[in-house]
Amino acid sequence: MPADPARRNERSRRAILAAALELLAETGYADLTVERIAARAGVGKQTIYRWWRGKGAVILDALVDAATAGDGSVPDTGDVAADLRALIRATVAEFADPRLSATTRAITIETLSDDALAEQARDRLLRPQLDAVRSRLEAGRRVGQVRPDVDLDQVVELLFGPIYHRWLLRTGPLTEAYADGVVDLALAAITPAGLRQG
Amino acid sequence: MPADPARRNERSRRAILAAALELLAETGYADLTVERIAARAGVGKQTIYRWWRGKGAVILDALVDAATAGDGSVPDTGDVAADLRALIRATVAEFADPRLSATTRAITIETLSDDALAEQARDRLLRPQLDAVRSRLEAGRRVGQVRPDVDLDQVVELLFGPIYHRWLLRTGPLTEAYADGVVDLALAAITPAGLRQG
Amino acid sequence: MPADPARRNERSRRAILAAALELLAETGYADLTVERIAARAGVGKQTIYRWWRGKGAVILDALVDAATAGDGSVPDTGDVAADLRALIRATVAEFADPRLSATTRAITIETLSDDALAEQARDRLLRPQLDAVRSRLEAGRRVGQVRPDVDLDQVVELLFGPIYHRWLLRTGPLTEAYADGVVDLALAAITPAGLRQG
Amino acid sequence: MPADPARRNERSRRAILAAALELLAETGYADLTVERIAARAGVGKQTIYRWWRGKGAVILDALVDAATAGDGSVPDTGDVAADLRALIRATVAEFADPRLSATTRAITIETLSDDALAEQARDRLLRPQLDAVRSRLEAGRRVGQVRPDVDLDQVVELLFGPIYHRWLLRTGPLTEAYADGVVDLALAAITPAGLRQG
DNA sequence: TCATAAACGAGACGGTACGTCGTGTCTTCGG
DNA sequence: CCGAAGACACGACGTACCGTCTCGTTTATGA
Repeated sequence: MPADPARRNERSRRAILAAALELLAETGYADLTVERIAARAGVGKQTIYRWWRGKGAVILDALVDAATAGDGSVPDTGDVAADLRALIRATVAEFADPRLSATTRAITIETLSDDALAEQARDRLLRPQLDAVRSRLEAGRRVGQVRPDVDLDQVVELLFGPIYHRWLLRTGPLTEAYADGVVDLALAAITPAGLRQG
Repeated sequence: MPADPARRNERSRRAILAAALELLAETGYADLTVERIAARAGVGKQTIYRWWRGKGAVILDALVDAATAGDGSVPDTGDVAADLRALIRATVAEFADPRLSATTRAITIETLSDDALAEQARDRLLRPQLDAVRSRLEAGRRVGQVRPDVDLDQVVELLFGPIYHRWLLRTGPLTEAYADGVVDLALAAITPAGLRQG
Repeated sequence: MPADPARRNERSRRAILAAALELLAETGYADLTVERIAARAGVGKQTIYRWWRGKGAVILDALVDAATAGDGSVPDTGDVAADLRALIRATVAEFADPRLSATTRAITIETLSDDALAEQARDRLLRPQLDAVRSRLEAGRRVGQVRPDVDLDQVVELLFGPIYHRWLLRTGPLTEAYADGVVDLALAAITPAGLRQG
Repeated sequence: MPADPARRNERSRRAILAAALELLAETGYADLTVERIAARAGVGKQTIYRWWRGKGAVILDALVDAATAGDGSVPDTGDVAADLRALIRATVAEFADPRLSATTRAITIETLSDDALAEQARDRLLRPQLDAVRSRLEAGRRVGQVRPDVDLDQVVELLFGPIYHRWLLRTGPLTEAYADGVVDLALAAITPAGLRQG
């Protein structure tokens, strides 16, 4: 029989998620074990397994919790180019920071070997972020700053794909200049002919 | 003392690499262990640890071996657009195939938690492939099919980044139509103004 | 604060004792856990821990309950030899029965690792049984069928000790013939010289 | 596949048996776990499970090892009464010593819940000891100190049964006087009529 | 006669040990 | 005298119970 969420101990839940994030930041994924999370959280292992399928699910929940904290929407100054530039710079900075990217690394490893978890990560963690960018692009399209014939989901991937690629495969540095280069290329692909400079 | 490569048993080396790939294709990464590779290859575990740092290194060698088999260069018909289309279609098809992508999944997981291995994978496995694409783009640039002001390495990432992104994060299907969409967007970004249709 | 026996639920008490005996008979000691007893009895674990120190105490109570049911005294036909023979045959039969001896096995294990429980078992369960035999021997001594110089407690142990020994250590079968052999030897030790046959 | 005894590490084997006995003497059965034995012996748990079915089997082997050290035969001075008296006094003293009886307690608990182990304990540990006593009785019978019509196995149980009984059930003190009482009663049962004093 | 406090069922909790699996190193033995 | 075979120390896995600790829900007085 499945556990009853109503009787769940909120203090333990928080302690577990916090412990997972702390351990990831401090010792990295390789040293992250369910046993250590439990010990750090002052919790029995069973309390973890009662509510999560394994450490992957714990990490995901911790990330979703953290992500849900902020607003989530992409600022709209009226200038798509500027907004994307700011967004991509921030994203690149996040991937470049070892502490912050440690959690991304961890959840990536976990999803690569667990399809169910991958679905969850996509729907609960990633989709909201990507949809926020898509919304900003839609707004840009409504004011004529984005070509009307492009698939906006593909544009989102055009922006984030290269960053993931570079981060994952270490093909180059994750700098601000790089971020701007990505945005420039993407803008070149989506800006309507009438607005182009080159 | 380090092992003497001169005395290395080529038969065992081949058997180990083959066993690793077979197990990956058959049972997936989660069930891939050094012990199973050794058993399948009819080899002692020590023979693996003598020549490789762990299963990650074995997988990498197996992939490099397989990749080195072909030519490696991207065909040049004179039409960059057509060549990229064919290339990206093939790439997407490869990622879509569970058997073929199982090895990519495996090496990705391994590199995510082993920086030394990541470097090796980048230099020995990935770079040659990316450079081949870059070379094709350079050729295209020489004949005026590619804008002279773009960073070709970034263009390569513009092509492959979205594919990795979608494969990694399961944000959508990896179909031929999708491949074409990626190419279209990239072309929009790199085609000189004079050649544009839109 | 200790629980108030006046408010104790008799229905639960019975259900717990019954569940313990049933589980012992059905699945044996190794599978007997407080959790299973509670589940079988339809009772919360705390209700067991409120009234008993653990499963050992529950088993003891169950046995005492069962033992207290009958009269407890050893029949006296006037012939010590015959009465002992009947008694020991019954005792051996009980030890030979897997269902009945399962409870003895359980309480033996528990008392071996819990001194307090051992005292209780001795005083509440065993002593009455042994005293009943001792009383029968005393009666026999009064009519000259038992040597006046023997320690009757030792005689009781002389009768039951071998049975426990054989049961505990599986050194031989627990048959009626064996029971008679035990009695014969004991009688040889305690019968006054004047009554001896050999 | 079962492990190959030829490749067994004798040093580890000894360390495990020694650790088990030490822990039993120091902290008692309740605190004896496979994990602690392994830790104390400086050994991996798997090395225990590779060669034994569990802690019960380890204890048994340790006891057999210890028992096999000595000669095992019962001294023969020509006087059965005196030899039995010395033997039973020593036996009672052993059961009375908490350190020595701790191992007996442990193996008793284990055999009570494991039939296969019980057989082993009977054949490898107990039978040799009981047979030694039986041999001494046989010698006594040949010289007319023991009635020819008694079953010697039952006589052995007549000697040891009461001791086990009293030790197991704590029905009285395990003193030298008690030991003598047991022997006196047994002798009364087995001494030929012609030699009796009473 | 009904409030009220205890016992109750249920089961989540922090722990401990289980028995298994894989790692990377060390040892043995047969070809 | 190499190398397959696999034993070894180690440590994490996921599970089972332990005994304690809330939770509502009966239940059974005693105010």
